[in-house]
Amino acid sequence: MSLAFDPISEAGRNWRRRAWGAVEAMEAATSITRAHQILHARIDEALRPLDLNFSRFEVLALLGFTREGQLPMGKIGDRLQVHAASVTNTIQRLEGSGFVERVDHPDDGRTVLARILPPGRAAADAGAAALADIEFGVVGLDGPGRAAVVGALAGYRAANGDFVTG
Amino acid sequence: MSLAFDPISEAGRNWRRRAWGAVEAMEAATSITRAHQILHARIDEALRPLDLNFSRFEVLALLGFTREGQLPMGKIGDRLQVHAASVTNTIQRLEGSGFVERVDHPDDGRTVLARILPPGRAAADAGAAALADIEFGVVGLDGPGRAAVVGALAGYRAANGDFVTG
DNA sequence: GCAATGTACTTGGACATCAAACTATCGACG
DNA sequence: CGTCGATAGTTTGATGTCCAAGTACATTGC
Repeated sequence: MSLAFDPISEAGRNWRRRAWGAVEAMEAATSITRAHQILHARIDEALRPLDLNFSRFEVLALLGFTREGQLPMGKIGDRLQVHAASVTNTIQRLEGSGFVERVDHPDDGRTVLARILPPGRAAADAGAAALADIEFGVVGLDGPGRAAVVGALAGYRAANGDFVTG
Repeated sequence: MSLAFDPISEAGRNWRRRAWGAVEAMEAATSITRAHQILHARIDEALRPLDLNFSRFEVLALLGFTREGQLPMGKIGDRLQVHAASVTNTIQRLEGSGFVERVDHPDDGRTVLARILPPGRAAADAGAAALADIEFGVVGLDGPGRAAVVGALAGYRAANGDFVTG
């Protein structure tokens, strides 16, 4: 169901009326949140037939990009910024689908490596194609808009520890 | 943990290398996703001491903005773009905290109204103050960046049914 | 060489979301 | 009226995420 007005502009008016402060920040935060809701729904819908969701696809893509096709669980969490417990869960799911296997690290008994298997590579390719088909759910965001979002959010992410500029 | 490089730029290079297509779209989608992760964590952290999270705060704010301080469950879902089952869950939680009460609609036996109570209004005010304090988690996104994000995402949201322009 | 500290991962619990099935009520139509 | 389709919420089950605690192994330092 669509609304006949922009709920964020409406919220901005209400915040000003209540003198609640940080209105521009609220609008930016709410915009990101709602855009993410839309995006997440579209992306998961496109990946569902492949027995993937975005988290699992990201893991497969990440593993596929590495030289050895494998990474320690912890590194996966660092790269994707997800909790270690979530990595455990995600890898279990991927293992159940036959997309990855878990391998003990040869030199460090604490570490577990997740290694992508051929069906996992195929699933990653199929997922990438499915996502390219729907333009990653950002249909409706034009080229300059995409660049503006990427640029502005790169500064935001860097300022919030997503990565270190250098 | 921070990375010494921008994982999205890195992903873009890998996507090009693999000829996976829709690279700009991927970067925009991933930027939004990761920005949302950061945002969500900061906002919930700020609200936690108040026995609120962002969803529950949004409901209280929405109810507080209405003339009567009450709305049918379904309207809440429409306005906040959340599933009816989530509204049920959220209202139960708010009811348990003493922030809202559930009232049968006087004229429509199917409809349940959620009505904000005085402690709910106080919690909404406190939540707004807490969020203003942390600038809604968008510290690190400057004024022009905020405007760029809001503007670009307004077009995206409108194109994807979040609201109808007119 | 061994205790203390740190690192890597898993487990269990709390919470949120979504889809689908279910209940109850409303409204329209013959 | 009485039935039938639409609407409003709730419930249940599957997922996914995080946090906190626990286990196992490594490393440090005396």
